[in-house]
Amino acid sequence: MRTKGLLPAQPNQSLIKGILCLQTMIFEARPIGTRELGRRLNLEHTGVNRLMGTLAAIGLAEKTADCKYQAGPGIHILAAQSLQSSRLLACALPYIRTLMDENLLVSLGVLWRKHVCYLFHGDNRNTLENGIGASKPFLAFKSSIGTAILASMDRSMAQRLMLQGPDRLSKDEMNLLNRRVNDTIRNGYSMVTHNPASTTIAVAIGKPAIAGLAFANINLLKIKDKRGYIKRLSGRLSDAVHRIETDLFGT
Amino acid sequence: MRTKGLLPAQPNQSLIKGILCLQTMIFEARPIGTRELGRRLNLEHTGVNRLMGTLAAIGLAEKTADCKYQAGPGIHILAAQSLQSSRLLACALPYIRTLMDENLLVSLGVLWRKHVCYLFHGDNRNTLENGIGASKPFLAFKSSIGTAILASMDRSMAQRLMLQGPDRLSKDEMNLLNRRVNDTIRNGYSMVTHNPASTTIAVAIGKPAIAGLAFANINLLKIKDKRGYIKRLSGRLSDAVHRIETDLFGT
DNA sequence: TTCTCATGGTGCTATAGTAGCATCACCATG
DNA sequence: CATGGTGATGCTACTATAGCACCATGAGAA
Repeated sequence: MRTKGLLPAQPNQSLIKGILCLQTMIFEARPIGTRELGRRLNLEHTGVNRLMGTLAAIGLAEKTADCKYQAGPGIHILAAQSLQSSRLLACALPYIRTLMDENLLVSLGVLWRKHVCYLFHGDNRNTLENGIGASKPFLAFKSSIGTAILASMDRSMAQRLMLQGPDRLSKDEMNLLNRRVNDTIRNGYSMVTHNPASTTIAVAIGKPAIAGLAFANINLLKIKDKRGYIKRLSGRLSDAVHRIETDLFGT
Repeated sequence: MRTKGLLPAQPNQSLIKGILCLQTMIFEARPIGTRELGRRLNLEHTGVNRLMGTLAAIGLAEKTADCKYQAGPGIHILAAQSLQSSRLLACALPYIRTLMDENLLVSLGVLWRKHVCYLFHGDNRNTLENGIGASKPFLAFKSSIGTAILASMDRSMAQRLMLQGPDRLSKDEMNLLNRRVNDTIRNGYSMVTHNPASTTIAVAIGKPAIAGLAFANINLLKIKDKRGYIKRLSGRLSDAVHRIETDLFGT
């Protein structure tokens, strides 16, 4: 299986920039103007205007009354096609259903640039379908899923990813992430404690990782044997991850 | 809300072609070579080779051992982002769950070129999550969802769509579709009888339609009051569609 | 075994498409 | 009213791209 990175002869810059504009617009989840998008991505605004206009012409974007761009009707087609091609959500959902018997939030997410985007985020207080597409992107370096995925990447590549661009991580942030990545590699799962009552653990799916599966909102304050509890939960995650991998990759 | 079609000054042809290549590769659901893709889309193969190489470089495609291209790891990101942006599946699933009490197959699909691509296809013999991404594309002119969506389109645009390219509809096929479209406009739902034991009805979602919701595999042989039954089912579909539209568009 | 044909991929270079500057119309704010 | 920001376009220099020619490889047929 081939990882991304190697450029062909004559890579097509318009396509690279166009897809970046599309994904950034989707990520923002609000109408966004071409100059803002251009500043955001460090692209010249005229070019962005043409790319967004082109995306609008093919239906993936649409213009709002105030001439900003948001996702257009073609996004539903893209969702249908990519969802079926990916198969990740379809494979993972049955295991997510069983994991929800822990009475914890379960999350399935992927890493896009410096954020985790969620395919699923829900618990058994709601029906399974309410968890689909239910969570907004979250900073990867603060996320257990993000940390798990980054920990599975080549170290220098992960470093480069988090340190490039205007939204690069600060020194402190990078040090925090590095510690968590080291722990993740040692433990086989990542752990982020947002506050004493809210801890998240995650396991990466795939090698190289394509996604992460997490238990979220774990309240350790109520748990006597914290280590044993975390060990059990991470074991369940790893088990589910192995099954998902088998379903996806047939290994 | 803006529909697609109007080209900006300087539309970007590389982006248009690149996304077409991406979507066609995904649609094929198998590794595909650049020359085949070029013939398929009537594009020069060198350009396709560069576009596919570029898509591979950004992770949306990957090369197989025999140098063909299939979806790459970036597809999961695209799925997560487009699923959340689209919101269609998330909005529709609760209503799909209730519709499944008819003990019929329920389908949610979108129109891509001349095919319907499915977000959902399942019944209550399986869990809801087994229906996600569960069905392959199907020829739109033979599909009730396709017919419903086409019936909601401007007539000349639908005509042009189905009559262009090497896979254009035959005269007979076009006549059949036109009859069904006329019936759909009159009835408010589309109906396709695949065989006496298998009828599908569908209602378009949105105006202009972004998708269609269907009951499939209806066995009319067992039904005394066929007209009443279809009227009731289509009423349930329309009801669900209105609710989905309200959730999606706030109308 | 050899030959033929189809494949994916690249170099080269002409050129068409694109990038970016300048400009415009419009809107919001002070 | 002036100012500044916006999205969009025209123009044109220029460069990224398109397409031809070629290569290496593999599969199938004779």
